[in-house]
Amino acid sequence: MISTKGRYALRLMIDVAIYESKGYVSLKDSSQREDLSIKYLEQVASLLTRSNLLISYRGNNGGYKLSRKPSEYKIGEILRAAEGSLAPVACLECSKDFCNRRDICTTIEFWEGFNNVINNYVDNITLEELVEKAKTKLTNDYSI
Amino acid sequence: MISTKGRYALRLMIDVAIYESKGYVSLKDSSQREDLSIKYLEQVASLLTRSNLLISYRGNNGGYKLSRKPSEYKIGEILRAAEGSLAPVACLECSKDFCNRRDICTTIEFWEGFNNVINNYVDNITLEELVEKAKTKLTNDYSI
DNA sequence: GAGTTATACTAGTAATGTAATAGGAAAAGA
DNA sequence: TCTTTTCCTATTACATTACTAGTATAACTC
Repeated sequence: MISTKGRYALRLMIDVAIYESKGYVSLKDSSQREDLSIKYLEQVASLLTRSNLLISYRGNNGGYKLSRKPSEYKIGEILRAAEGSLAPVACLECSKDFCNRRDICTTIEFWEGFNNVINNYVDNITLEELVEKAKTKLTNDYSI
Repeated sequence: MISTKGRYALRLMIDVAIYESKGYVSLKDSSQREDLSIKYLEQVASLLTRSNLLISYRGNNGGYKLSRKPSEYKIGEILRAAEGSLAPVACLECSKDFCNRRDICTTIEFWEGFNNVINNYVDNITLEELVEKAKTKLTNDYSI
């Protein structure tokens, strides 16, 4: 299950993509628009900055902007940066083969297939697609 | 992420499917074969029994057997019985539309698509398929 | 009917993770 | 210098996870 970190990260990335044309997007503005705690969003933004998905700028008129074009982000990258791993079961996480039943495990292929389906979905949708959909919603709701 | 409950439930169902021809499969036997705590497995088995995926029988020579043929179980049924829900985000769980941002949410379609992909995968594999694969492994490893 | 074997049910618990809140340091512009 | 912002670390309340433990109940065996 995806936690608030992954969900907020995605919403933040979309928000930054929409508003960065006017300069760096501050968390003060972004958190108000998205109705999220600014202090918690700071921690999420920090994860995205460390993974080089966002570029930060301190001080007055500072904030965040995207490091690439929206079309160059897979949603999977964003979620993995925020969540750490999207593996559906612990035994598939990068932290090596710690399960000594792997050779005789009757379900490992099933979980590997599950993992593939998940990563395939999130890596075949780009941030651009979600941004376009979000812009449409903004237009419909607020006549911007 | 799928917890031990879902993973153990799946392993238990496969184990029961393989050994039920000799009569009810006890958790004592099953937990030894699968190297799981019997007391914990009791709780998992209880979830499966309450969802009518297993039939239990008490007393001497008691245990569990399947309520249907292996080909008639979707893996999704088993996992949902053990886990409660496979929804990737809280806002998609059956517990109604408690999110008041749903109308303006920029990501809900993405999560709905995610949910569909997940359920589609687990509901298009049957227990029979995993049992057949498991039997092959048993043959290879132990020459039964 | 006593003993054994099994499930059924409830409670408790240590460890971990989640979703924040809080406070201050550091950078940058006004 | 003051304000605005990110950056970093600590703390906390709460829920969940993965068990363990104990007892009740059912069913069979002797």
